[in-house]
Amino acid sequence: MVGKKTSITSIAKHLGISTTTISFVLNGKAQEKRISDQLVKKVLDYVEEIDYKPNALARSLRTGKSNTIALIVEDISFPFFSAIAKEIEAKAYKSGYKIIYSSTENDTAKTEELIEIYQEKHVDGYIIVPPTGIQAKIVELCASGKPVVVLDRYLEGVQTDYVLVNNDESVYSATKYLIDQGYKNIAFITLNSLQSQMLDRLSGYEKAILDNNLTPIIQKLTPAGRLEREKELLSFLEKKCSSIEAIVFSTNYICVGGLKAIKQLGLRIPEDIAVVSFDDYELFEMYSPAITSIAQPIEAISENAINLLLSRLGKKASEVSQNPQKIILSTTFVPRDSCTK
Amino acid sequence: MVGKKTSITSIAKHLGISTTTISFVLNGKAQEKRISDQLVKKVLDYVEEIDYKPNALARSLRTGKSNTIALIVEDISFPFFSAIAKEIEAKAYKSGYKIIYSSTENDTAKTEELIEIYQEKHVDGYIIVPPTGIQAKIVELCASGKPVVVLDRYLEGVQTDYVLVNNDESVYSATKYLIDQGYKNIAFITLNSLQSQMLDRLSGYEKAILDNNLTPIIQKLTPAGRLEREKELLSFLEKKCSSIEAIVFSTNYICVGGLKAIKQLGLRIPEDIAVVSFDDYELFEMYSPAITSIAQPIEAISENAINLLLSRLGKKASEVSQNPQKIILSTTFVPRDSCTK
DNA sequence: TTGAAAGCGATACCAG
DNA sequence: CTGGTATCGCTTTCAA
Repeated sequence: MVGKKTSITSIAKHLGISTTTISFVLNGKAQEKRISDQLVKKVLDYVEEIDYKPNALARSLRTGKSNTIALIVEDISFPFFSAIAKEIEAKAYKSGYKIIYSSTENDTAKTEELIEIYQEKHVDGYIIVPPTGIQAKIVELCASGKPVVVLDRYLEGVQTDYVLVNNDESVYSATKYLIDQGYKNIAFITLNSLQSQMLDRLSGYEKAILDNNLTPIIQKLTPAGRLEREKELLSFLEKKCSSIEAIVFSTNYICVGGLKAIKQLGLRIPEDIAVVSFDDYELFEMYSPAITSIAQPIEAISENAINLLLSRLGKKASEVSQNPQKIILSTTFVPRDSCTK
Repeated sequence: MVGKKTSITSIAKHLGISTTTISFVLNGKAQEKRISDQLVKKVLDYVEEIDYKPNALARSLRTGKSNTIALIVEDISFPFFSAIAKEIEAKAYKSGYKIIYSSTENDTAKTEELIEIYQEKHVDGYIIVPPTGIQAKIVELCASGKPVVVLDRYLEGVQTDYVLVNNDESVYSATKYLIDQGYKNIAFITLNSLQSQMLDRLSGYEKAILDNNLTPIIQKLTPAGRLEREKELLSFLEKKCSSIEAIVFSTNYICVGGLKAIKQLGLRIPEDIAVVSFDDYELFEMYSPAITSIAQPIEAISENAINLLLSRLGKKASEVSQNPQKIILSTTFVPRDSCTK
C-alpha cells in the first residue's frame, strides 16, 4: 500500500519478471502467448493480493480506445431522455462500454463545448440528440472517424446514422383520430423551434387538417422557461377556448402546462376541450381523465441506437461512415378518455 | 489533417520550437514564464488553424487529475435523481469538472464494479447514493484519498461527507398532521429494505403513532419489479381498506402504485382514504385530488453535495478525510387535497 | 525567454 | 515462452 505505488512496473520489479508478461496475463493473452501456468498464477495471486488496478488512462493513451461512449441529450431530467439513458447504459455496459452523458439544454454553444471535451477525452463513439445549429460541428465530428448516432432529430446535410420516429405520420393519424371523433376546431400547440421533430409533428397536423378541409389553428410558444410558457399557454387558451374543441400538444411537458391552464380556466376534458399529447408520460395515464397520447418506443430507440453504434465501433475509421443508416421507428397511439366524444 | 497527427510534438516540429513553450502557452502560463508575445501569437494562431485539441488522457496521466467527478445514483430515470444529476452537472461544469454518472439499481455487485471502473479511470471525486452492503467498498474508496460524498442514505461506520434529509422528523410531522386532522387508522407502506432513509422514515412514522397511542399498521413490499409491487399493493389494500383511514407512502413511486390500486378498488381520496407521500412529484400536484407530499430540497441537496466535494478537491489526500461533514437538510411539507377531512 | 529530457503507466513490437 | 524498449501525448523540473 505504501512505498512504491502500484503500477505494472512495480509489480514487475517485485516479482522479478517483465512488464510484458504481466500485461499479457492481465489481458487474457496468457494462453495465446503460452505463458507458463505457474507464472500466470504467480502474477494473478500477487495482483489479487495488492488489489492492483491497471490505470485506464495509460491504457487508453496507448491503445487509443477508452471504452467510453458519450451520450448527449437535451435534458437528462426529462423522463423520455432519462429512460433512454438508462436503457442505453445497461446495454452498453454488457458490451464493456461505459456511458458518459450530459444535457445540452438545446444550447448550441454548450453542446459544441461538450463535444470538444469528449474529443479531448477520446471517447470511442457518440450518441447525440442535437440542438439546432450544430450541423457543422457534427459533420466535423463525423469526419474525425468516430462513429456518431443521431437521435430524435434529423439534421439536414449530415451524413450519419439516425434513429428517429415517424413524427409526421404519428401526428397525422392522431389528428385524424380526433377528426373522426367529430372534432372540427382542432388546435396544435408547439414550441417555436426549428428542431426537425417539432417541425415534422407540426406538418403531420397540418396535413391532416388540410386533407379534411378544416382550418389549422397553430400556436407556437417561446421555448424559454417553464413559467413563461405556462403563462403564454394560459393567455392563449383564455382567448381561444370558446372556439377550440380539441388540442394536440407537440410534446408532453407542453401538455402538462396546458392541463394546468385548462384546469385553471375551469374547462372540462373532454366535454369542453379534448386533448392529445405527443410523447407518453406516467402522469397522462393517471390524470383524470386519462390523457390520450402518442407513445414513443423508448426501448426500441435505445436498442437501435446502441446496436448501431456498437456495430460501428469494431470497424476502422475509414469504414465507419459507410452506408449510414436511417432507422425510423413507429410510435404507438394510446387512446384514453381525454378525447372521446 | 493528414500526415502527422496533431500532437504537441508535431506542432513543435512544425513551428520549430519546443513542446515546453507550447505547453506553457496552452496552459495560460505564458505571462508567468514570460514567453514573448509574438511566440504566443504564433502558437495560438497555428493551434487555431489546425483546430488542435490536447489529449486529455495524456494530460491526466501526467498530472494525475482527470477533472471528472463520478455521480453514482440508484436510478437515473427516477425524477428525484435525474433532477439532482442535472443540478450537480451544471454546478460542476462551472468549476471545470465533468460529471460522469451511472445507476446502481441498488445492486451492490454492480456498484462495486462501477467504483472500480472509476478508480481505474482516476476520477477526482465521488458522489454516491449507496446500495446496502457497500460499506466496505466505500471505506476502501475513502482510504484511497479521493473525496467521497454520500447522498440520500447514511452508512453506519463510514466516515465521510454526507448530505441527507431529516427523514425521521419529516415523516413524524406528516403523520402527526394526519393525526391532527382526526385520522386514527393510519398505515405506512414502504419497501422491505434496509436502506437507512427508508428505515428512518418508518421510524418517524412509528414514533408519531406511538406518541399518540395509536396502532401502527406497517406494510413492507418486496423491492422487486414494479408490476409485482403493484399487485402486492392491490391485495394489501383490498384486504385492509375498510379498516384504514389514511396511508403514508415512504416514497413517490410506491405512492403512484397505491393511487392505481385505490382507483381500481373504487375508493375515493380523501373521503374513503387519505394519502400522503414522501418525495414530491409533478404527478402529485396534477392528480385529482392533488396529493399531499413531503418535498425534498433538490437544489440544496445538489448544491451542498457538489460544494462539499469541490472544497475537498483542492486539498491533498491526507487532508481530504479531515472533519467529515454531515449535512442534514429539511424537507418541505406540501399540504394538498388528499388528506383534508 | 526558451529548450532538453525525464516520466506518468500501460501496450506492442522485435528479439532471443 | 519471456524480456527489453520504444511509444502514446503531455507536463514539469532543470539548464542554458
